[in-house]
Amino acid sequence: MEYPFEQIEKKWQKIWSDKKIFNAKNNTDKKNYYVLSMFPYPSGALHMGHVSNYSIADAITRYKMMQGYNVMQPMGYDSFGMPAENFAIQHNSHPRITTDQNIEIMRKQFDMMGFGIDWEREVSTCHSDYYKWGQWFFKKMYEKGLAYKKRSFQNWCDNCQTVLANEQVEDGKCWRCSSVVRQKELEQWFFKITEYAEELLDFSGVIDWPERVKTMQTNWIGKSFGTEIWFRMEDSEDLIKVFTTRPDTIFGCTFMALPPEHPLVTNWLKLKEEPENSKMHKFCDKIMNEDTINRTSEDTTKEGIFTGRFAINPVNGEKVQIWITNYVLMDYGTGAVMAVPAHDQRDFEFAKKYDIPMKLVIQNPEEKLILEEMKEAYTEPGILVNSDNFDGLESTESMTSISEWMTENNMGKVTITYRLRDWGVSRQRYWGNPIPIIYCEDCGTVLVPDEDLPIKLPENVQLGKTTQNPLLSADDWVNVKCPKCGKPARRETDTMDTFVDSSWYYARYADPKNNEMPFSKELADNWLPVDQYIGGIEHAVMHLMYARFFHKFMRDLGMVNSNEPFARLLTQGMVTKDGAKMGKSKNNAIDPQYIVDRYGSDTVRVFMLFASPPDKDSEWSDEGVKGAFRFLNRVWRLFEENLELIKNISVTLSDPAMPDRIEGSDNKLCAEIKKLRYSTHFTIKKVLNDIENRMQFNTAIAAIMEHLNNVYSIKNVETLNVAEKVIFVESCVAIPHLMYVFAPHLSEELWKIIGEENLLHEAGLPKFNEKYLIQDEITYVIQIMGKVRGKINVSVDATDDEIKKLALEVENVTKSLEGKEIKKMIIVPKKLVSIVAK
RNA sequence: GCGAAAGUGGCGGAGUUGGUAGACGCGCUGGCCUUAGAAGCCAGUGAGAGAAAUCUCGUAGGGGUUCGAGUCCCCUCUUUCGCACCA
Repeated sequence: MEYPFEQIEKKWQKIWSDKKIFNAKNNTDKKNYYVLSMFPYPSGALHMGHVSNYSIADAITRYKMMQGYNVMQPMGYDSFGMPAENFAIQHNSHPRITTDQNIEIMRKQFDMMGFGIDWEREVSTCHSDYYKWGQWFFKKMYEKGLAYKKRSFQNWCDNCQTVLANEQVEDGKCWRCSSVVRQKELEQWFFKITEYAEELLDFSGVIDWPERVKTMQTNWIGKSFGTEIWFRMEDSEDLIKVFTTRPDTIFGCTFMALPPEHPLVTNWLKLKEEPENSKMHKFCDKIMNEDTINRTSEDTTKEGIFTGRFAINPVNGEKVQIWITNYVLMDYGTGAVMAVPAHDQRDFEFAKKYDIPMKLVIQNPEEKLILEEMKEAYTEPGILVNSDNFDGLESTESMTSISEWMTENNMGKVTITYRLRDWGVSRQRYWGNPIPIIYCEDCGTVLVPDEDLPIKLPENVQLGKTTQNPLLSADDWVNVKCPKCGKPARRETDTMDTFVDSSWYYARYADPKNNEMPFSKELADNWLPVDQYIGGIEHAVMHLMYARFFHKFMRDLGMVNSNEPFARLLTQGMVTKDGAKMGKSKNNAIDPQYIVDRYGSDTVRVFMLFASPPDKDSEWSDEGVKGAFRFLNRVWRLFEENLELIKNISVTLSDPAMPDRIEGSDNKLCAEIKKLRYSTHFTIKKVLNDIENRMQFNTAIAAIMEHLNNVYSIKNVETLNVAEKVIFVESCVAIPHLMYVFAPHLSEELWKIIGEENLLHEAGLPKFNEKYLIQDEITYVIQIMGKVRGKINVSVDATDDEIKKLALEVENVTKSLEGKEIKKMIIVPKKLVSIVAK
């Protein structure tokens, strides 16, 4: 017989919902705890990745409720974005309709899982009561000088007249029409995240973030100390600024490398002597259309073209050739590189290929370098040569003095550079948040006034007619009066990156229905920072960094007090099947709905949490799900078989006089019951520790399984004396009490049928008694030269000498030591005896 | 290519500070129960040798530190994630 999971789960879901136990209160005596899962993109149905994510979050939610916190676990939908737009086009519908339908389905599935979500705080980013505040934030960014427009290069398909994401470019061709993709320079809106680069490197405001996420973000920001050096053009006053981390090699610079995107290059290409079909034009076009990952790859052949122009090295007045190359990026540093072929491998390869002069300026102190014989660049530290007054200095030490000297003589300055680039937020798409800007011929760029917010997306657009941004053809919407002068003007048609929506949603949950502001400061500070944030590792850098940036921005606006949005972070692993990520593209997805219908939500939760630690990938297994179901059935049967006994005794368990009576009767307890009592208290201790300190649900569940096996090993329950029966019942009751966080429906039901009045989250965490964890004997392992040769049981208070004596008496030990001399004996307390013998 | 992780039986995984490798679960094998099946229950299960006691080998591969290494150090390989317009 299977336990009636369907009936039980529906019943308790209704009770929880009716009693509103998951509706977080804004004002209580209890301490607040905010559990947040990354909100889902409403793709139509929950997948296993969601189930895994929310099972973890729900376990934490219920654990914290048992601990007595006022817990908030909200939910919402990240509902703007390209997939919804494409889906609507394919199905000849509108993204608003399909998105709302999808949300409806997902909401039902959340309920079927029984997650403890506070539905009164639900948000959806595509609803105007939410995106209004995204527009409001854009205006604030603009007012603070943090939103600005600049030209930047984007993947462009001429045929579709649209920008393409990197993932929409397949082998350099458009995914839709297969025409060749080129790089086009477009005016785009940016947020100045670089302004916060330094602060984003500081993680002192977070409590418990995985080291690897911090490292990835730190590397992404990529701070480096170096020197900016100013080269003058030979025949004009134009300056070329270069950034280098190796000012010690400046005297060895023999050429300069520019990317084709460099403004100087752009200017030169516009000159009359460079017709459209010139070599330089062709070269630049070719390089710009390669994708940047390939361009910077070390394997890529270095290519370049000599511009025929020269710059002057400020330190020695030497002429250096100016080249356009494929291996320098406009986005990093100053977008120009001083090339020192003798001491940089990329420059070395390039100089060899194009026969550019080299100059040795750092000599290897170990083995003298001869320029003509070098097979690769010498990049190690050494002694400066050919460097005027700096000759003879150690190269690493010379960096400071060279930089200082250059600063004094107006040749450059010491500077810090970040790899981090400003955040491009412009998207040429319909299904996103409109940027609140109006362009007027007379007044220029004008912000939309607050009273005109939200700018609602026009409904009557033609999706899929053209591949361009559909907003361009929404004439009624685009043509507006200038808010300043009233003359005809045009709206900005770009919408915002959806990462903007997801950068502050966690704060909106604190005050989701506010019509006056994004949220009130009081309520935000009441809940923020999020105590526990849970989501996929794929967001380690972008989403998590944008949200940190936004939070700091909101703090600087005086909207929140905290410095960080997420105090603790758990990055959960993927759900895989046959070693590959589960998903539509691999055609290996398992539908959670089907599994819940067959086995119930508790089974799915227990399986997902048991399959692996939350931060590791977990492999789906149909048989494993059955195993989880079997386990829950075993728990159910234990209570079914012993119901009368448990009911009768569990009532007296809460009688304060009971523990004393039991304790007094220790000598009447048989050995296996004493063991069972140890198991109960040990399991409680282990489960609490695994959840609280290690977030390791798989071992917590394993411990409960082991304990259940121990309970089942008591065969003669009827013949036990009263004291023994009490201990037996205690061992049973501990099971639903501990399992509430993993299998809440089943646990709640068992708790009820044994006669408990309150709900489990009100019962508090189970308690263990250290007294029952004391063991009178300890097993010591005996090792000889690191190999196990025997075991001894020793009383806890045995002295080292007694242990040594006993160890040497073990038969197998004596045998192994024959003909050997004992050099040393090491005793590790409560663990082992190690004998060194030769 | 750059950045970040991971690699333990047939499988998922355990092993918290260097101290009995393989907890727990799945699968498999044998048995009980049953008209039969399902379910359930009991026992066994890293490889090799041995009647057994026990011994040898074993944590991706190679080297090192240590009385003792899955755990620490160096090198190599493989897989996964991210790389700025997927979210």
